Amino acid sequence: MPELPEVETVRLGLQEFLPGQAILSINTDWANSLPIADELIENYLLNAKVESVKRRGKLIIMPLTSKYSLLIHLKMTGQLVYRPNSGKGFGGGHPSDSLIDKLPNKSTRVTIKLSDGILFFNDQRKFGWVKLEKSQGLYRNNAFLSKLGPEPLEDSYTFELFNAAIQRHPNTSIKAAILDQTVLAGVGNIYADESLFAARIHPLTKAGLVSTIKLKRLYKSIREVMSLSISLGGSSDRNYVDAKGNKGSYLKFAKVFRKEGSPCPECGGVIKKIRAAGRGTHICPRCQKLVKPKS
DNA sequence: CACTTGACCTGTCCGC
DNA sequence: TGCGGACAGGTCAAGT
Repeated sequence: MPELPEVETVRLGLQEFLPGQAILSINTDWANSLPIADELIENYLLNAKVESVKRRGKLIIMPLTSKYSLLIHLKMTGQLVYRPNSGKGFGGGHPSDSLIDKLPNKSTRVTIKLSDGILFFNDQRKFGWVKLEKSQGLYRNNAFLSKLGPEPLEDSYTFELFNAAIQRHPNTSIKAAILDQTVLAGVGNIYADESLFAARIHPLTKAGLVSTIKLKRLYKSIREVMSLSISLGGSSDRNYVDAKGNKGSYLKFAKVFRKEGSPCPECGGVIKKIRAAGRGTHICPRCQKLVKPKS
């Protein structure tokens, strides 16, 4: 499930290779993965060049020379893998059993031919998509982008911003609050569980009942956990790979996610799996006590 | 209006 | 071994 660190890792990989390349063709075998009218593809996608590869929350954004931007959301099982034409990029090669030598595969939904290589959008569960929108006013006009909360890893992201957004949702669980992309951008299930554990907060605690001290810890742990994951190439749970087809290693360092039944690394208690915000949720019941409202 | 649940999909795993 | 059902969880739409 690509979250901010996984999408950022993909972005960093693509940024190395795509800028300056022209889009020669685009094809799909699953129309929902590529909801772009033929006319727009013809006029604003084909022969346009990629200017850069950006990210906002979990969304990849590629401004093109046509004044339109490609938007790509990986959702749950999306992969965005680049294979250079022979002799270009990756110099030094990659393992011979690499994913990129076996593309397209049965999960390939969209194939984009570029001047120097091919970009494959694979998506087992077909939740993700590739869209094309006008670059002008994109962040204001796009329904998702216009509501998206701040980028948590930017220097300008302060505790005051985090706290004010959390306090707007006092009656929802703290886990639902940090998963809410309008509160802050980029947190998904893995980093929600890991950062709540690091801050010693029970995920079902109502957001309005989390003390300021614990909220400060949470603000810090969200940033630390996601920064660490980016440095490790993200989390490869089932599907995730980066732009070169490589897996990330963050989950080796995860303390509670998918660790039910194992001892808590802090107190030795048994990690449990519960349900919170409609998702599988991993906690140490000893380290993360539920705060109940005063009756 | 605030919040929760279901739909979108496919592959894997578990129990019978 | 086969089969049905639960489960995985990002986002939007529908429901409470």
